[in-house]
Amino acid sequence: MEYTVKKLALISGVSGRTLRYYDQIGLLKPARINSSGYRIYGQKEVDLLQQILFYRELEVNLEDIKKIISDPTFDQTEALKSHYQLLAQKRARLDKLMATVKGTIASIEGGIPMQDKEKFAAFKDKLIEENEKKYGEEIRSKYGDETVDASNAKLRGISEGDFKAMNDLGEEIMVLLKKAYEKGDPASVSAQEIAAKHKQWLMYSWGSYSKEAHAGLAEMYVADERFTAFYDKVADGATEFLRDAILIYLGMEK
Amino acid sequence: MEYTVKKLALISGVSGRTLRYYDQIGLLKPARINSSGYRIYGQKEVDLLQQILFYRELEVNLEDIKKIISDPTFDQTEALKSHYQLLAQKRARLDKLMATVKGTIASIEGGIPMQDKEKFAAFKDKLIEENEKKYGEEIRSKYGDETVDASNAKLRGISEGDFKAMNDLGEEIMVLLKKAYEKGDPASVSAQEIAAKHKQWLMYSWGSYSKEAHAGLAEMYVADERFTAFYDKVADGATEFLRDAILIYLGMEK
DNA sequence: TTAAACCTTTACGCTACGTAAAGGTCAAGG
DNA sequence: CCTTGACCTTTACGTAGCGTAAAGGTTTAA
Repeated sequence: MEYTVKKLALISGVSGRTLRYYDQIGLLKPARINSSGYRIYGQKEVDLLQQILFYRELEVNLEDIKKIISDPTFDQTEALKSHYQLLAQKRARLDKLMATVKGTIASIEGGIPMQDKEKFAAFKDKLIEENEKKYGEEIRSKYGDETVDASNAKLRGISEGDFKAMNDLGEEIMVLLKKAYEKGDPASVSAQEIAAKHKQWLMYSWGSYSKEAHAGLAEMYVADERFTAFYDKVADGATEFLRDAILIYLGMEK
Repeated sequence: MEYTVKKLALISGVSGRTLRYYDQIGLLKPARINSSGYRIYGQKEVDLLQQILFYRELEVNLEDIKKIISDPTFDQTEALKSHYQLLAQKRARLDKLMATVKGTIASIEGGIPMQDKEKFAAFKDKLIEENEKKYGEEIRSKYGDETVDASNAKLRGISEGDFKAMNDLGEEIMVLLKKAYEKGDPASVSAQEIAAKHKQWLMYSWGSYSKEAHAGLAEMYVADERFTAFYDKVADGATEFLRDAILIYLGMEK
């Protein structure tokens, strides 16, 4: 059986445009072109298309599908496994999104307008959740459960005004850090101001404060690439600069 | 506090391009433009951006976010609820994809090359699963469990050769249906040929065949929009045409 | 004063097609 | 034989949400 574009489209369920596109990008070439320039597909192409659609269903992008079906030495298992990981991540993310949406709906239906308490609470939950997700495990193992739980508990109990103030302070620190970093001296007045503000900022979420803990956190900032990535958004090396400023501020320079 | 593009980008984590884009589409306009044409944002804009990013996290598209935040009378709850449905669907789909991927990996690691048995089995499972999902519930309630289970069992036990033959036959029916439909007469030879082939096709998956069941199925094709959508791919009205042809074939025209 | 680091607008690129537009081909009916 | 209509072709613009130059003006600190 031979198929023109329309016929193949009919039995496969994809559009004619899709078939021409797949031809164009070299994903599925017709068996031959007839004298009038028509694309003619054979049984082999029908089978190939089925394979392609199988992977497409799995949300593999066309470029990868091309590799998978064209290169038989390509490690399909590995590709599928990493693809599975991707799907799992997507699902985990969806789960969280759904929870947040549900919470938001509930808060609205509770008669409390977005803007206010519940939205704020949703944000807090999200914040805690993200903190927990990003840093929880490692911090727990390195610094003990109490620290983390205490931080979360404090965060949960925080007032809306404080929350906003804390956020603003966090923003301010980022901006100031940029300016101070450009001067290059962690002992400078501006850098020491940042360290002070950073302590203030920490106080919002920390149950108890100690110089040692502050210094330890500063060291962790540098050691943990996720913190580094965050503060280095300001500039490369800003994380180390912040650590140095804090250590000097605490009188704990090495 | 006032922010230029770069500063707002820094504290919010989005790119400068994103902010300019949001300005461009009217999602987030700066508080003012200074004498040099620079965008200047204030605290209000920072708050708005936070809201925007909140919804963006939920995978709401920017157009909808615009509606949500710009029109306070807009029914946010409804929007969020339908959005929740969307997310739920996505997740259900992901679950199935993951199962299929896992199965495919297992089949490959079992040493059986794709192309062959296991891929074929995966396809069959998928087919059964899809049938079950699409029509299972309704068919079960309307026509009883045995019919469905028998169909699935038969499908599971089908041989590879038969499976291919069945698929080919299904394709052929679609193509023939198109041609016959264009002639417009369900009593025509070509239409009756289709009815015969349709019976043949059914026999592949049905445990037992009866005219009544065949006629009932034909009626269901028309009654159920999912079947209608499938056969109407050929042409509008093709489903009814198919039913009429089958009824005539069975000698059961009303 | 000069370089670096910002800022601006314009515009093309990305995915996987949908959707015309402009024109050639083919089978069926009159 | 001719027409009609359904098919076929290529070209090309549009979609969402930006990334990424390019080309040029502004501000800031040394």
